[in-house]
Amino acid sequence: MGETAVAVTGAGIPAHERVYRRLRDMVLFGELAPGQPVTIQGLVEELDAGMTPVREALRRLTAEGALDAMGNRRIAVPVLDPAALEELTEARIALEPRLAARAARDMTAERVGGLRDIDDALDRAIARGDVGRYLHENHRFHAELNRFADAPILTALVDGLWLRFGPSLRVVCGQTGTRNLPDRHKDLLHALEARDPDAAAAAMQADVEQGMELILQSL
Amino acid sequence: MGETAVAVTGAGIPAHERVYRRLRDMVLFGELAPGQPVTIQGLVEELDAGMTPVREALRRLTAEGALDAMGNRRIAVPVLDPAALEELTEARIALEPRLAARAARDMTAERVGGLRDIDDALDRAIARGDVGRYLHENHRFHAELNRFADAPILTALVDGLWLRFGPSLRVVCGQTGTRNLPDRHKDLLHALEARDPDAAAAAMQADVEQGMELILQSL
DNA sequence: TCACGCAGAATATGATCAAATTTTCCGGAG
DNA sequence: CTCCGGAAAATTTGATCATATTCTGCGTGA
Repeated sequence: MGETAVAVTGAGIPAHERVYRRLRDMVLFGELAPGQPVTIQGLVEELDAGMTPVREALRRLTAEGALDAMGNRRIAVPVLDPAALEELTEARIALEPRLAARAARDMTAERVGGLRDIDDALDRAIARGDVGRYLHENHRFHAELNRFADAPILTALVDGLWLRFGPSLRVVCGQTGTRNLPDRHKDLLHALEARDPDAAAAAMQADVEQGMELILQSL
Repeated sequence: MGETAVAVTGAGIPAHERVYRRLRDMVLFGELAPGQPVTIQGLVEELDAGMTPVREALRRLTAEGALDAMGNRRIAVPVLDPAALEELTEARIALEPRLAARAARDMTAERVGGLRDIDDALDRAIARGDVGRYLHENHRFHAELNRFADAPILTALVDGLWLRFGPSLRVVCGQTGTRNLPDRHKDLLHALEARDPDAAAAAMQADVEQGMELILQSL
């Protein structure tokens, strides 16, 4: 068919991967509101991609629980009810303290330093009331910590959980601002520095409980 | 384009869903060996489906961890190393006992009866040395139990874990037969009947530990 | 109120392009 | 003369797109 428009194949990364990462961030950091419908053609226009890559990215996100596939082939951002939130809390408490304990086991001074830097940036974001930045740094803190746990399967499970409450967390922060967001990362950093798995697990559980309680209060 | 063959659109279920379920079962019950490459075009011929539905099903399975996407756009059945198996064990122990406890909370006589029926069928499969049937009934027992827990998110997580060790479990059973497969479901049924969450959780943990130990021994 | 059709969106197909693996073939070293 | 790399053709496989087909939802009119 001669001169097919043929956008120059971007870089090495496939289009469906690029769309997936973009959409993932949109969910994770609350650029999409809970309940908001997500259409293929809408994404095709907005992200300027083909239909097939968008389709595949959506399929992947729904498989991870980041998006909700209604029976009648519509897709929407999940709305959390109290029961779902309770489940998410139980799952996080079951998994994330174990990751923190693993990370504590072979923690290094350099790693603690990196985490402390992220936590400082997080504090500054809170002080400035920069909600978006807070969400990013908070996620980066946990993602980095999980990376140190060297447990890809457990980490994948937890990443999926974060995708599920990302949109709702954004709503909470949008309502209350960053005022009431004391971070419990200080105890955690202390436990990590001491390479104390049990203390790290306990601190992580406290952080999770507090964060989820915050979401629960906003129903 | 005139006379395209036009396969009669099956029933209400979409093609990609049908392909997904089929592939999921193939992974779950070990019809695919660990390490075996999975190609799109191969599935297209074998399952007699279009390319797009197969693609989407594969994307979904890889997102769930049931299949492994190598860097160079190839897909294969994951091979478990000891580290991965240890992670899977930790994840199962973190999650499945909690599901058992939830199921125990509002257990009914009818539900226990259903589970006992499945367990009987499981015993008969062991006695006959019917590996395939054993795997199916064992999965059905746990799936049914998880259904009673009424916790869709936790159940989805656990289903993903089962997909990860399905192929390897099949290998183990294929090697050793059903001889050394005593099922720990008796204690579990007893605890469920008594509606004792803690006892159910403990029994489930024992079942998980034994099952994973079996896989570990085969490396 | 309910049936019917119409618009719009999702699903599925086959063609086409790009990338990676496999095969083949050749030259040099032993 | 045989055998072992290594490069390049050839084949297989994956990615993307344009398009046809089907389904869902909604508005319209009886």
